[in-house]
Amino acid sequence: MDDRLTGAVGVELSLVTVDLAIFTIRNGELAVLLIDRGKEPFSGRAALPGGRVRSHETLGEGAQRELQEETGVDPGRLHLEQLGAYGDPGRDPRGRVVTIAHLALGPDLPVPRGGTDAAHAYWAPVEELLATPDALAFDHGRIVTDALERVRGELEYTTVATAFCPDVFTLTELRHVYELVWGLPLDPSNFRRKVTRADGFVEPTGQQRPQPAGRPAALYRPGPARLLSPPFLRAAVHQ
Amino acid sequence: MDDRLTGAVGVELSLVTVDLAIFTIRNGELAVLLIDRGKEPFSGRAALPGGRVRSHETLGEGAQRELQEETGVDPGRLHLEQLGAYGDPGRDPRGRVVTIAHLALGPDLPVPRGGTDAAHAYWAPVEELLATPDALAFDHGRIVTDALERVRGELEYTTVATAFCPDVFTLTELRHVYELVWGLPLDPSNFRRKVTRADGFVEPTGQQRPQPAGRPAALYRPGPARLLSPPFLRAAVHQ
DNA sequence: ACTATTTATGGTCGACCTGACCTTAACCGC
DNA sequence: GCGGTTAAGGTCAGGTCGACCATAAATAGT
Repeated sequence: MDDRLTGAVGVELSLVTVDLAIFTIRNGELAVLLIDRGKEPFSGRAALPGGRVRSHETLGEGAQRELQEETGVDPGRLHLEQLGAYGDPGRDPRGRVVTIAHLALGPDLPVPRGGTDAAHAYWAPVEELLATPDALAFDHGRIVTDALERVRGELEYTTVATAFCPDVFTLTELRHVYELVWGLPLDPSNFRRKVTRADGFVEPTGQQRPQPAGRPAALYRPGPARLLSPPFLRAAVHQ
Repeated sequence: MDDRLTGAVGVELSLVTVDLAIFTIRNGELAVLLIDRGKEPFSGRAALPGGRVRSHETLGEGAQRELQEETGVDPGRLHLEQLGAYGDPGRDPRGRVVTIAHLALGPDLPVPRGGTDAAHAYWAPVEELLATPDALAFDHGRIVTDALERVRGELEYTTVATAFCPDVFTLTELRHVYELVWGLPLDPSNFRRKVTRADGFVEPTGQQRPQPAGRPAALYRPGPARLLSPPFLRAAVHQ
C-alpha cells in the first residue's frame, strides 16, 4: 500500500460491492439463492444477491446486512465467510466494480420475502446452474463455481456441514449433506463411525426422532470443534 | 450486485489496492518482504509492498506487476494467489481503501533492488514479526498472520512447498520447508516415504548433489500434481 | 588404507484407520 | 406376530502412520 488518495478522485477509484452465494439444501437438492435483475446491465438475467458496501461498515458487516435483507433470516444462524475478490476490468459494463464475494450456508431456509431491491428472489438448483455457467449475470457463474468448490473442500477439513442442518439433526441428515455436496454416496456405517470419533464434531442430545418407518434416529447438535481431525477425505486416496 | 454507478461519484467509492505477502526462506528462516514507508500515513513504519490497481488490469495482473516491481524477479517463477480482501473502514486514515491481499512464495530471492516507490525493501524474519503484530502499518500484521496460516494449511493439501525450492532440490531441502513453515521437526525417513509415494509431487532428475559431508543427495524437480493425495497431516490426528 | 563421522536412503513393526460387508436393534403397518 | 424399513454396531483384511533401526555413500583425520 502506498500513494496518496487525495487528488486522485475520479481516477482509479472503484465501486466496491459484496455478492453472496447462499447455499442451502431444499427438496434433496443443493440450491443457491438468485434474483432476477430488473435493471441494466443484464436486465432480466439471474444474478447473485448483493449490493454496495456502505462507507461505515466492514466488508463482513456489509455481507451480513445484504444476507439479512435478501433472506430475512437471522444472520447469526448462518455460516458466512469471505470467498474472494472479483475485479476483472470487464466484469461490469458500467465501469470498474470490484466485488467481494461471500459464501453463506444455512439449513432449509424459507422462500425469501420480496426484499428491498430484489424483485424476484428464488432458490435455484446448483446442479442445473453448473451446466449453463453463462446463465448468470456478470461473472456470477464463476463465483458460484468457486463457492461450490470451496464448500466441497471445507467439508473435508472443517465441521461446516452442520451449518446445512437445523439446530438438532440426525447423523443420516448430516450424511445427506456430504452426499449432496460431494455428489457421491457414503457408507452409512463408516460415516457414523468417523463422525462420532471426530472430537467435537457433534454432541448427542440424548433425544430421538421417530421416523416414517424404521428405528428412530438419535438427535445430535453441532459440537464446539471447527476443524475436523482427522479430516474426511472424499476419494482417491488409493488413486 | 445492483444499483447504478452513474451519479454516485464521490460517494461510496473506494480506492482499491493490492498488497503482497511475499514469503521466502533465507538463512534457515522464513522471511517476508517489507518496505519502510516514506510517506504518511504510518511514515517510517514497515509495511507490505503493494499499490493501486490500475484501471485496465485484473487484480491478479496488478499483483503480478507489483511483485515484479518490488522483487525484480520473473513472476512466472513465483507462486502467486489471492489471499482475500481487507476493507475495514478505519484501516487507512485517509479514507476508504480496500486492499486485495495476495500471497507469493518463492525460493531464496535476491535482496530486492531499490524499486520505483519502495525506498527501503528488505527481508524480515516472520517469527519476530508475529511477536509484535502491531509493528506493521495498516492491518498488515493481520494480513501476514493470515497469509502464514494459509501457507501452513496449503502445505498439507497441496504441493506448493516446491515453490520455496529452486528448480532442482533435494528431499532434505523440501523437508526443511515443511519444518520451517510448520515450526516442528519431521522424521526424515517417513517424510521421504510420503513424498515419493504421493503421485506427481516430485520427479527424480537422476542427478545427485555432493554434500559438505555425508552421502550425496538425489535431486528432484516439482511434479505435475498440484493437490496432494494423500495429504500430509502435520499433527494431532491421534489427538 | 582404515576408521570415525556425517548425511541420505531404505527397512521393520506394531498401532491405528479405512472401506467393504454383515449383524443386530427398534420402530411401523398389516 | 410378521415382514419391511431404517438406525446402529461389529468384523476383518489391507493400507497408512509414526517410531525406530539398519545400510549406503560420501568426507576428514590419523
